[in-house]
Amino acid sequence: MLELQRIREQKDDIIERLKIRNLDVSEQINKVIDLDELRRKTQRELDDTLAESNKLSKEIGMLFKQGKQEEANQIKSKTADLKERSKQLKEEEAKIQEQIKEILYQIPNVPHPSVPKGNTDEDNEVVLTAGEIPDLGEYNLPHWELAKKYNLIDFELGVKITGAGFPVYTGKGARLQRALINFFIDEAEKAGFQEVIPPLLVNEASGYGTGQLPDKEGQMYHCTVDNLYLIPTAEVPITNIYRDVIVSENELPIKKTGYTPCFRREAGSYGKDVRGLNRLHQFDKVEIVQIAHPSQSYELLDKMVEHVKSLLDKLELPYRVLRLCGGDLGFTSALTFDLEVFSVAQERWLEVSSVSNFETFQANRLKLRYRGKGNKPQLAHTLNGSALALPRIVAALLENNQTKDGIKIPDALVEYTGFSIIK
RNA sequence: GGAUAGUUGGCAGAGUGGUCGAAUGCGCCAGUCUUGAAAACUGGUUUACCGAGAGGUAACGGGGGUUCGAAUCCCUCACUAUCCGCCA
Repeated sequence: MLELQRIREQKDDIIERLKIRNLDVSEQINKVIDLDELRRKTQRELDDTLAESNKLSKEIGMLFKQGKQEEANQIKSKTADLKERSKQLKEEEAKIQEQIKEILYQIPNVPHPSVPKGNTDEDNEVVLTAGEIPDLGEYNLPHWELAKKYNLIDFELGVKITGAGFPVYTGKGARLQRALINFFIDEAEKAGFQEVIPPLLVNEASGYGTGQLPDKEGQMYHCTVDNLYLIPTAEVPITNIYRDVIVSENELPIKKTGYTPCFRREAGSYGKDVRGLNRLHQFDKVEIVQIAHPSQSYELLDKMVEHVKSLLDKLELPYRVLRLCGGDLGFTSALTFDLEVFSVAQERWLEVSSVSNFETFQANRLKLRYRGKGNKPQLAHTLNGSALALPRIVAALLENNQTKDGIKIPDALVEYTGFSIIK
């Protein structure tokens, strides 16, 4: 959610920059500014009314104490009007406040100046391409066939137990999952992120805090009996640790990492996008989260991208880094880098990580602030990134490393898997 | 699931109708003392909104009500703790 004060001060700039998202918000912005003015006017009137009423109440109290019943009763009659008036004003103000919030919920974050123009993922800017794309020759099976051939993942069994998009990992397939999780967590810790194991279900307030609610309600699994949501990413519980918190400036940046399964309903997906491991309802992911001082958040964003790149380097996977264009940028993000690995057998790029700076957009809803010495609390910046999401990494590892002898495990991973080849 | 007790400032914890944004302690910040530190002492220390400022308003889990006046009384919802039941 954008800050009202910023809208008031930088109205034109905001409207201009949101055009990068192919959005014209001038109408909404103007409406908000008008409503805000009305709200302030209403509040002033309300405050004055209440001040008057408070004053009279005090007088009545004094008079009663002095036994001057009659005088007290006289003043009492005066308060009725004030009471009625303040009730009205209160209702009015609440109504206006509600309208303002409704509009603010609909306005996405202001893109960073470096965000390129564009409508779809085809307009994303390729920042960097790295690694070698292997020539597999005749050994060129997609991962879902490899998974079957080597008994690593059983998709049908998952369908039986739960439904499509809930695979069962078996034997070395399961071991590979665990190896990757440990590898990613260890690497994150080396990079200074503290590990946390958060709850996998969150309440409504947390959903609102990071912006999954109200707009993405349909994407989360909802346990209606207890009104809890299965997390779509560890970002939700980990960032919400800092909901309604004022941290001291010298604690920044705060760096957390966590492994969790992620649950997504993925309503509306179909076709080749959901084949095999490409899109699941439940998948594993290691997430990195930072709470940062505004002055250093972009520097830290770059470092997070570097961290994810280092993981892909160590896994010896060919990848590229994209700077998302305005049309592809997430609602809450100011700047996002996607990292994609190349799947040789599928001949396509697979998104494995998304690293974003939300600036104050999340912090505003979360009421996450920092305080410098002697200063008023200021909104912090939040950042997060996948480091990494497992399924597509597994897909690429299986496909790109297949040989006539089996699937080779990259060196960096062998100490975690305990085997160097899957036969 | 049943019963009971709770929810107050960064934390602990007092306050049961007016002078309470709220005692006290701890913590934190500044100062005095000290070669330095600790201790001791002194002072300061919630947040949001409105206002150029003086100042004003709101908030004692959320919402509603009674009252001239509510942290305090009533209703309602949420959450937490403890005990019982069930159970990894």
